[in-house]
Amino acid sequence: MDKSVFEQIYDIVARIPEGQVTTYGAIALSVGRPRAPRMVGNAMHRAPEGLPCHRVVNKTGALAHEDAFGGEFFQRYLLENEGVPFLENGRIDMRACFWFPDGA
DNA sequence: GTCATGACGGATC
DNA sequence: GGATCCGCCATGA
Repeated sequence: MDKSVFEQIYDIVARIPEGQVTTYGAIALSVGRPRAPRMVGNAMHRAPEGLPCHRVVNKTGALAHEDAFGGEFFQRYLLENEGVPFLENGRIDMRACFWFPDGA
């Protein structure tokens, strides 16, 4: 609609249930731009406070850069606290907690 | 309207 | 699984 892709991205990210995570590509797909996962990342960087951007990860199951949430450890702590299973290698168990944004 | 940029994804090695 | 290269698209200046 008139809302920019960024607005739609914020809306979807805000709907991510606790204990689950989604990928930039999935969000991009939900906003109608399956080829624009970069926009999602960009939107996260510009994201206002209150947005659970820590629940958004890349498809590899790895978290965003260390300095994005006050530390890689901090983001992992938040996710684990919500019930997101982590693997021994420090990555998220995508097959178990992946959530597909059906909002759009 | 054009240029440069970006919290990525996929393919390939 | 990890690292590297290329490509995609919207936003901001």
